Amino acid sequence: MTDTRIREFEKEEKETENEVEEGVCSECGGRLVNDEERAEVICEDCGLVVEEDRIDPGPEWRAFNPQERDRKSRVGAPTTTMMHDKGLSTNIGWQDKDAYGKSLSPRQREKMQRLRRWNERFRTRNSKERNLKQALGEIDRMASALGLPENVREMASVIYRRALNDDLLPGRSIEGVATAALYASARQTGTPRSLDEISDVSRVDKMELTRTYRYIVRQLGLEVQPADPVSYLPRFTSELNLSEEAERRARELLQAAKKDGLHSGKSPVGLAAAAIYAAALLTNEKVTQSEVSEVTDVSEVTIRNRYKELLESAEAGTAA
DNA sequence: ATGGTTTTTACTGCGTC
DNA sequence: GACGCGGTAAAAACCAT
Repeated sequence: MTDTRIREFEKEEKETENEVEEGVCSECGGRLVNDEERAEVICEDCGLVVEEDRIDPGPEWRAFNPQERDRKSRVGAPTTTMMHDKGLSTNIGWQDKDAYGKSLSPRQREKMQRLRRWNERFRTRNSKERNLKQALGEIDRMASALGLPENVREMASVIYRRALNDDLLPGRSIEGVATAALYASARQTGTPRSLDEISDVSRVDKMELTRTYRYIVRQLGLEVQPADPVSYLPRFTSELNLSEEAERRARELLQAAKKDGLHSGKSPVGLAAAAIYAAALLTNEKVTQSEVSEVTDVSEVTIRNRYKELLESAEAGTAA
């Protein structure tokens, strides 16, 4: 490249930058110009220095073609949050060439092959570990918020691990799967929480939760029976300050109703809510339908409908 | 996607305090 | 008149097909 060409290049650059920096002087109204050499912005008319010691964010070297740019640059690609390691992990090229582009000897080739394999192993291993760590933290957080005991969390993490190992994660959020795992494990361990309760403490909404829940249950072949309404009783009765007696009566009502096949197709929470209301009536403890509805998240109408059925089947049971 | 079932929403009337 | 309760119709949600 000739000297004249370089000078032209420099001139062009300076001119374009000059165009950018324009304005009006606050003192005299004169035109502001960019003095590149002194790194100052000054007023053309009165000489006021508007800005000094400007920092040039660009590289201090110059390159006249891509190859030169590559050679002089001391930084790599920008980091990205799209990859778990922000794109900073080691990558081994697939071409069996050395740094000068020469082919490798068979022995070297074999070595690189091994390195590639192990590098890949560690990398994916790490990504799964991080994923798991985050998910387990999430599960822990939700479990404490819901007052779920240790064994439920363990079960949830087992389910999550299985989902992770079966490659069920792609396309689904970590939070979603973690929440679904917790929901499933809560049901399986007999300490169920309703979908509403779970989604209240989760970062994902109910739609996504039910979707991923169904998905992982199917894919993992989990056998989750419908929740037993009885398992809701202790929590709700204590929340409503009802007696042990009332809880016992509620349990009896539910058992009687179960024999009559009243449970099938009905929501377990609804049954539990109705049983609690009916039991409170029987033990002369005052709870309103709206109170029960409040703590159970079941509508009053449903409570009414269910508790009528419960009492009917209870009477039929005692009469016979 | 569809249809059947269950639950919820919204509204009304009744009796009681 | 507010409150608790019961009922109804229509809408919405859910589920299996």
